[in-house]
Amino acid sequence: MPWEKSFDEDAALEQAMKVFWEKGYESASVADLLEGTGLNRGSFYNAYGSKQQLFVKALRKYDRDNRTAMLSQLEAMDNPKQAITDLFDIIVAETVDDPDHKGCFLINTVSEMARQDEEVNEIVANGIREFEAFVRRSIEVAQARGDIPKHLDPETTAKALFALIVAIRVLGRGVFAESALHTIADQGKRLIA
Amino acid sequence: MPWEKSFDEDAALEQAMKVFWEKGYESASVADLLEGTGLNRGSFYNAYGSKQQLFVKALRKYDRDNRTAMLSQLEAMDNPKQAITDLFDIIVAETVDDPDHKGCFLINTVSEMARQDEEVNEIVANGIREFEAFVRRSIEVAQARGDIPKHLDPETTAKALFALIVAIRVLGRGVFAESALHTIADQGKRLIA
DNA sequence: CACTGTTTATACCTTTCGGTATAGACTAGT
DNA sequence: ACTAGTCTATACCGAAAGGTATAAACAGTG
Repeated sequence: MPWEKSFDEDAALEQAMKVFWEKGYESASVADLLEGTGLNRGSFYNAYGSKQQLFVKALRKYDRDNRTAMLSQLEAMDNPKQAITDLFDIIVAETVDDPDHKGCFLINTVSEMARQDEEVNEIVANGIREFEAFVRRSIEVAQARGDIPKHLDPETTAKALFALIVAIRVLGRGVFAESALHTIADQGKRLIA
Repeated sequence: MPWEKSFDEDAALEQAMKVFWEKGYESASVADLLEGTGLNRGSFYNAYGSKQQLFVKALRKYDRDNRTAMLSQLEAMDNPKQAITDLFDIIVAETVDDPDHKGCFLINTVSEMARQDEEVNEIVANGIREFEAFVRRSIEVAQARGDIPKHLDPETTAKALFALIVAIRVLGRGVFAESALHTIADQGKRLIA
């Protein structure tokens, strides 16, 4: 074998992810992706096959690098109640700190195309399922430690908290001001106070 | 003047609205709109000017026929707490009864394009503002009548309830099952119990 | 009947879309 | 030096995008 791939495929994927994240699948043209990644047409199609396949890879990378990474970090805290309140703070901070107001790639994808493509649908549904499961698990452990009132049902409370997070990410895309997002987050924290 | 416009412009707009609502702005092609409205190309461009202008009209119609109509109906009930719980029931029912899972046109638009077009942005922002204001007003009146605990802050509580509604509409687009949506709605009702 | 303005149908325009093909420059291992 | 495989650049493809133009068929008013 003469020589290995020489461009940084993961860095290019990172850039492609940002393009899809910001513009969505339909609005992101191949030209946008070429510009974003810096690849030329030949290398692009050789490396990723098609726009659709690249989107799936980008979505998987987002799920891995953002959602999974964040949750496992919070899980490692060994203070589940604090983890949940921190989670709200992180979500709000990420939302307001992003000048492009990209929101959450997974949740954006729900609105745009989740129903149509089976593979995409599965990635999104799995991410959401695991996110909610993390919240529920945290509630249960915190209750066992006496940090969260025992009369709360972990399942339904987790769904409510997750719903608030979804709303923060959606409304943070330009409609709500920062203070409103903090208000919603505070209400979430109050639910488990 | 020889003869008036003979096709039903409002019925055509209704159909166009459904196309945009289901597919979003980008994915709805002019061909889709022609098929949906039954108009031919000439009449279409003569009546609406462009795809963009038609989208704005369709969004305005949605806001008028759905959001405004629903809220004024609830406002006429003269039982503000009941109006809020009914609101949750209506939202969930609309979400699960729609076989196409179109969600809410206004909220879908937030994710897809709200930031880009100023006119669209204003329609969406105004709709959301008035929606939230309705909830807040209902809470205040219900508190005055003794139906909702006085210790709740109307402003922040309204934001939390609205956030839950947003989440129901977003997650109802194919990710969450009906029971999960009911769970979120119940949590909303519990907040003002 | 003539005139005005709408309806239809259809042909056409430019631009952009996603994707393919080709040809030469380059970098390795043999 | 040879060769296999990847890089770049660019030309090209058919299809579909949004939008315009044109012509005949129509329905009313004068």
